Amino acid sequence: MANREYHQYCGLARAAEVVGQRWTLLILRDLMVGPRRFSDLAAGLPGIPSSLLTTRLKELEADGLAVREARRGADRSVVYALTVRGTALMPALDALSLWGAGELREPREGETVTEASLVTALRVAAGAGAPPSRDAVVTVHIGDATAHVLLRGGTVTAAPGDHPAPDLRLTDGPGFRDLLAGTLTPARALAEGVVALEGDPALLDDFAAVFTVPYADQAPA
Amino acid sequence: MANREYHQYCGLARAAEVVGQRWTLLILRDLMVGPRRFSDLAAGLPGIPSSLLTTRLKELEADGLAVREARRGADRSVVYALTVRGTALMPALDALSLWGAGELREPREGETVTEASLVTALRVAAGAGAPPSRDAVVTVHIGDATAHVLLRGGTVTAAPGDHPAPDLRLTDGPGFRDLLAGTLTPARALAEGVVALEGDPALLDDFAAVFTVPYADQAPA
DNA sequence: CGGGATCCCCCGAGATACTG
DNA sequence: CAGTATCTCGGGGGATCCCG
Repeated sequence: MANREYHQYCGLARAAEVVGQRWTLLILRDLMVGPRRFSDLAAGLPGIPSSLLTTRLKELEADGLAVREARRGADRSVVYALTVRGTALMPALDALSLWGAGELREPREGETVTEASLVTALRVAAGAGAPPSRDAVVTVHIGDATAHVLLRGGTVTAAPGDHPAPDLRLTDGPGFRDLLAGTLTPARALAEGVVALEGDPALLDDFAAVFTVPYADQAPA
Repeated sequence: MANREYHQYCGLARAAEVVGQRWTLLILRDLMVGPRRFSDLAAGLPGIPSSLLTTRLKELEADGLAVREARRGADRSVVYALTVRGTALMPALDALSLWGAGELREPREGETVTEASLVTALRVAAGAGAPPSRDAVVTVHIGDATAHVLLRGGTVTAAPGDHPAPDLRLTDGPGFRDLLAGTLTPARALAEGVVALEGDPALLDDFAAVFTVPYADQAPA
């Protein structure tokens, strides 16, 4: 990997030179949620050496995908934000996320869910499911991560963090993934304690209809 | 890179563990065109160590994305082919290709165009442009690479290699990329010798309308 | 000749410590 | 908070060799 280049005049090769670098795809995922500070990124990427995060951010800046902004005023902090060009990668990241979501079975030993990954998962799952039939605010808590989704006027918006007045509050348990895959009906999920729920139980059916990511069945060829 | 894992329960992280490995994205690109032999892949990936190609193919097989098939009969050869799961990555690869195509300016020193990259570029460019308004067969020659596209019934099919009876035969020159970006009109491209053409010149307008990939203008933020 | 395996060298990545 | 510095280790580049 003397240089990261492939010496091919090819769009995919150009993209590979960016997203093929270790950690870069996850850094982009986190920045897609919104501008982030260095320490925010480091916290959302457990295991990344700080020196490598520095290197990657400089590369993204050099490639025109992100900008470093030193904020003046009340909070004197440094934030990294995506450029238009960086944001243009979102459809590709979503397509990769959707494919990868099909690979998810039981979590591996020691795996965590971060806030950015939860927001991304909800956004992608909403794109794959049916449009919402009614308005609602739903918060989702998985592990330490919290996000909320706004179902409004047939569109879905996923955002990080909590919401002050959700119509439904979901907390995960083992098998939450089965709910999104449709393997587990909302009624059974409730009965078996797969999800802890606060709010209108009928909303859980709507949630399951809007957010869906089936398992990939690995039939060969 | 002790292990390629990210220890995150996240679809994008799963995808990154596959496409984040060096050369894997380009190997997948080549296999998307169709089953390929080891030597075909090596020829289409200039610079890849054969040992690494072996490793990557084994990983793709272990991950269920590709299968190794020892052909019996007339041609006793080994071919690698994508599984259903591997083929399911095509939308993601196309989205990445489309983004990366916007990055392409003048070729860098020593860059080549391979057959698989040309077929991919044409397929992706067709998806971004207008549907064809009439039937035709067009062959495109860029460097050593040759591909042809079938415009039939409003759909476009890109395939590797030549075609015995094309309605139009295009050979590249510097600035061919400008034609796809719309920077250069077909008429001017012809007049300035950007493309060498055999066949009906009117077809060049249709070609330019169907296959289009604009440059990314790098306006910040 | 196709389809790899083996070897050495070096750089990128992980880990930890430290600083403006 | 936002990085830099240093060390170590393993993966990738490159060449060569092997086997049916």
